[in-house]
Amino acid sequence: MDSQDNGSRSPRKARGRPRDWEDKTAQNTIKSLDRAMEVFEFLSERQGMALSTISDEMGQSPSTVYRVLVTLEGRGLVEFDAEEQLWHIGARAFTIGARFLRRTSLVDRARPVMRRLMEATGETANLGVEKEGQVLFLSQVETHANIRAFFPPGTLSAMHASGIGKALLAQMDEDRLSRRLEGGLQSFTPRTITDRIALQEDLARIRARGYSVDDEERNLGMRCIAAPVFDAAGEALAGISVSGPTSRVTADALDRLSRPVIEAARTLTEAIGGQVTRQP
Amino acid sequence: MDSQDNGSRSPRKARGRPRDWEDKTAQNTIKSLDRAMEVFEFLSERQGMALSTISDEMGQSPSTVYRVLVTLEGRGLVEFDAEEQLWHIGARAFTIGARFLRRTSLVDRARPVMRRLMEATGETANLGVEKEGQVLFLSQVETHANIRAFFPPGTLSAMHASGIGKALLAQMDEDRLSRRLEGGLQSFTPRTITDRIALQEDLARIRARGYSVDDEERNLGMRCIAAPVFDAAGEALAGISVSGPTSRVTADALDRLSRPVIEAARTLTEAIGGQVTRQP
DNA sequence: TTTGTATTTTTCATATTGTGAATTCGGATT
DNA sequence: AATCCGAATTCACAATATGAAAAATACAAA
Repeated sequence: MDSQDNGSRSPRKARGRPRDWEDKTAQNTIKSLDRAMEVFEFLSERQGMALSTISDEMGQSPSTVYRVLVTLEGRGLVEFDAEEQLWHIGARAFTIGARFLRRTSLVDRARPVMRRLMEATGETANLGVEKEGQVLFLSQVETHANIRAFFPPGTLSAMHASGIGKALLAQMDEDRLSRRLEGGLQSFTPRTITDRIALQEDLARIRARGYSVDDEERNLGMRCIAAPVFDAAGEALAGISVSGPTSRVTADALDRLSRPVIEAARTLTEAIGGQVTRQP
Repeated sequence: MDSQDNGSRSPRKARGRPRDWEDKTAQNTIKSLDRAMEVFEFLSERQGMALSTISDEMGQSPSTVYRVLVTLEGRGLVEFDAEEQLWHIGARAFTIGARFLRRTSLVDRARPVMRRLMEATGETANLGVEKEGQVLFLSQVETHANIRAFFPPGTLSAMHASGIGKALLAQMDEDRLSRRLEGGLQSFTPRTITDRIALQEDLARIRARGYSVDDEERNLGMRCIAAPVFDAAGEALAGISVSGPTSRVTADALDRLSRPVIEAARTLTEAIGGQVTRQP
């Protein structure tokens, strides 16, 4: 009877000291637990390790590492392959970790990242995914500037003439790419890339430098810089971008603007539990 | 010289004391770590809990729970929603847990097969294995349809009430089957098979036609068609399935849908170097 | 077979460090 | 303003995590 009020009293806003101070006195962490989690993380990075390998490379005593592993094994977070005498991440770790997704909506996670991106660059930040061969804009954070690129959420746009679209195309293998492009490349402005070869050269450049540029290819007077966001399987599932008038998004500004975009994409990738596996 | 020999010396069979005694002296676990992991698991079960809720329901002191959470937060295993002052499972827990899948290349190999299966049938494709007497869903490729069966990866489900589960059960010999079923057959819907004899008849039918059908046995309104995937030793180690609403997955559609499922299972079996040896 | 070597478990003495009661703190409620 | 509530912190104490070393085991070599 000390429990059934789970949420019924609806503590929408919590009382108590707010923990926004970030880290100030991060001295109230549990050291042994932290070290144990270090082992856990380390094991996840290179699975199938022997006890001695782990303890050697982590500089910890075998005894300690052993006890950590046995303890985690007891909860299924770690598994021991009795045949090969090697340690692995356990199935329960997968089950527990997967519950993270129940709460994670890409759009929610992206909002703070996009706000920071907008503040860092001063330009409107956008988030988009692929939807039936087109780019669907999901969300945006508008710049404070008076002249601004406006791209209402819900808009659909051709992939080959969009920063986010090209960032996503650049991550596709030859097979999927071909299917996306078999409808031909519609022209929107004089600068739209309509030639398949030219597009593939651009995609190669995008892969090499890590970001794409829409240089008035969809709307005259508007440039856009985008980078891909990856899911857990290492597939590009979204793109994040900044867009603005050519007057501010100049060739000189590319370097200054692209860095925060790439950084934002990386941050968002981490925030949704994604990782970059392939580098095509 | 303490690192680069990772596996090169090929200790196929390890030395040292073999740990097959199972648990005998399970007293060399770390108590505080075990308690901390208990908090971690508990949080994953009901996300979005306040500190006091956790400590109350677990019967632990708030201080301890707090420190555990802060420590795990430091590694991203747990997240704190500053707005609502609630604790959640973190992105890194997901990332680490997802690495469980890397242990075999099964998931990687399965992805293209599943994508093709989804496109051929129009329904969500799933991959699952047996884990401790239950079906663990590893991966899925979602359909584009608006009404879709949603079965998040990481979910555990009873074998006798799952398409993949029954496909795996159908490949077991009498001995293993008995052990799996000695816990009884829990009922989930009016259509769940709860009678041992009826189940064995269904398993015989599954073996005969090569695929299993979950006909609203776990969730009303949802049907599922599955087939087994075999490893090199000819043992069924996974199942591949499509699942969808009863409105689309009708009795008439069974033939049209089962063919691609069987084909996908065969393709995946080949892709992982497996083969079908026994036909029990 | 016997001996040697590598690796994993266990033991044990030690002090590091995790623990909960009590306190402080800051917002929410009145 | 005053009061209440739950989150964050402190502190004194002993529970318990720790690593060195020894034991146990399997494989390799002699």
